[in-house]
Amino acid sequence: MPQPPSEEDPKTQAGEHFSGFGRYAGPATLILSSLAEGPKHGYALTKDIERFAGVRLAPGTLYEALSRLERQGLIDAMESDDRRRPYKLTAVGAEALRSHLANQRQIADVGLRRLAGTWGPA
Amino acid sequence: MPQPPSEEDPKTQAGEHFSGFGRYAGPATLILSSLAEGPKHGYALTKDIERFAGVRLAPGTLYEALSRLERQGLIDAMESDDRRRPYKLTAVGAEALRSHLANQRQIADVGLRRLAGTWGPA
DNA sequence: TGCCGATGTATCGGCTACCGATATAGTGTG
DNA sequence: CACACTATATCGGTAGCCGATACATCGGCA
Repeated sequence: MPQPPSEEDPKTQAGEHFSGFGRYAGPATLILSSLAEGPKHGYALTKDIERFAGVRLAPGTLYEALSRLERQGLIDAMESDDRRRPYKLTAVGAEALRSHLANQRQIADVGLRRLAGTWGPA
Repeated sequence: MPQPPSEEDPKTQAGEHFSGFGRYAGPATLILSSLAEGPKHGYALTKDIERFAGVRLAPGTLYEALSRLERQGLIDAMESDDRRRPYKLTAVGAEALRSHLANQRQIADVGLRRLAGTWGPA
C-alpha cells in the first residue's frame, strides 16, 4: 500500500524563506511541536525539526530554549543511563502548544486569504 | 442572515496564550498580513492586528519593525498631506509573506496533528 | 473656552532570546 | 588510529522586542 497521507512532507519545504522576518518563528514552537510526537533528546530534536520545518537550530538556541521551557514547566527532563538527555512534553506544555498553534494557524489563514484577495491567486 | 464565514473572527481569539514562547510570532508577520488587505498607517495597523490576531503591538515594536521592513524592501511608504504615514506591501513583500505563511501553516498543521495523536483529541 | 480622551508618530533604554563559535567527549567505522 | 558523527554545554555578540515617554492633532462635550 502506498502509505497514504504520510506525516511530514519534505518536498513542501520553503528552500529560501527570505529571512527578512524577525527571528523567523521562535524555536520554542518548533521544539514543542517536535516533542508532541513523543520524547526526544536535544540532538534528535535538531534532526527532526530540520526535517519537518526546514530549520536548523544552532546548539546555543536549542539548549537554552530547552532549559527555558523546562523552567516554565512546559517540558520535563527524563533521566537516562547513556549520555542522552530526553525531554517530554507536559500536560501544560501540550495545552499551551495547542492554543498557540491554533492562533498561529488562524493568523496564517487570514494572511493568505488577504493575499489571495488583493494580490491575485497566482 | 447570519453572515456566513465573515473574514476575521474576534470570538476565536486565545485570550491567554500563556506567553511562555520565545517572542510569540514576530511583529513582521502580523504587519505584513495586515498590509496584505491594503495600505494602512501605523496606528491603523495596531488596531487591525489587535482585532484579527489578538495581539497589541507596543509603539516601539511597531515603528521599528516598519522602518526595518521598508529598509528590506518588503513595504513602501506613501506620502500624504495629513499626519498619517501609510505603508503598502511591495511585490517582494507579498511573495515573502506568502512563502513564510505557507511554512508557518505547515508547521502548525504538523504540530496539531502530532498533538492529536499522542495527546488525545480532547 | 477649556479639558480630555482618542488618534498618531517617534525615540530611548533595558532585557533577553537568538545565534555562531567553541569546547569536550563518546561512538562507530574504514 | 584517524575521522566523521553523535551529543551536550557555555560564552559573547547582536538585535529584535517592549515599556515608557514625549509630543502633536483632533473631536466632543460641559
